Amino acid sequence: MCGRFALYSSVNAIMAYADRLAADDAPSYNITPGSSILTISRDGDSRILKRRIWGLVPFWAKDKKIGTRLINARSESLTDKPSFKYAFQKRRCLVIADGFFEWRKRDKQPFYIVGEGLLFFAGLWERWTQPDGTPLETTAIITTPANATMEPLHHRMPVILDAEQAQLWLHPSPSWIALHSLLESTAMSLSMHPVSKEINSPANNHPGLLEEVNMGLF
DNA sequence: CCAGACGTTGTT
DNA sequence: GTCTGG
DNA sequence: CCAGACGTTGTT
DNA sequence: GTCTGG
Repeated sequence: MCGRFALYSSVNAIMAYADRLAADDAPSYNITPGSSILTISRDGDSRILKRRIWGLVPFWAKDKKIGTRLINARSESLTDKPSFKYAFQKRRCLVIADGFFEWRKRDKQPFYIVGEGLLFFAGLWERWTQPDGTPLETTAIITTPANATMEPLHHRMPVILDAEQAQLWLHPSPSWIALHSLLESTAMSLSMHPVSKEINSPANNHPGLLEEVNMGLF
């Protein structure tokens, strides 16, 4: 699964990947569900970079509370689920991260996981009209079975796309077979190290959260 | 037909 | 145990 | 994802 | 909006 990540690259660096910006660039080392995350989606012929809330609220929802539970979407069932099927067809996006956190199942030890540069998670977005009429844009991150690197920690992980896959993911009329093949697994090369349990509390947020720690006995 | 749910994680 | 908040 | 609350009456 | 359950 993916329930926490980090983004601290400058907006200048991120702009190398997008055509325009509609966001502030406050760094965060502990991004939690419910907060604002940086996404790229297609807008006509161009791509836009914008902040959206993490936790998908489908356009048909009567209450935005449903979003607190829709932070991830299983790749295997995207096309069947009323909460995700419309967004999968028309509102795919990338979620930008410098790395993400995973808690090892057996002992709750947190790890920080990185690639060789920015990470692009496959995501979905929605626009929901709030009671006062203002739009709320929200996001879910797609998960897939863990690859060999991640399996020791957990049996699920986010779908992470390389540049070529990301273009396909954002294409307005993609080959659906090709899209589905992107979601089956994550081939991206990743490395990881244990971090302090200080990451557990959403109140903590500083660069030290990413630093490797010794794990006591091992 | 209408009412009510619409999800993932993990755990048992 | 389950929900909400971060 | 984890942490922290989980309630009413009434008072300031 | 659409599907499932009653």
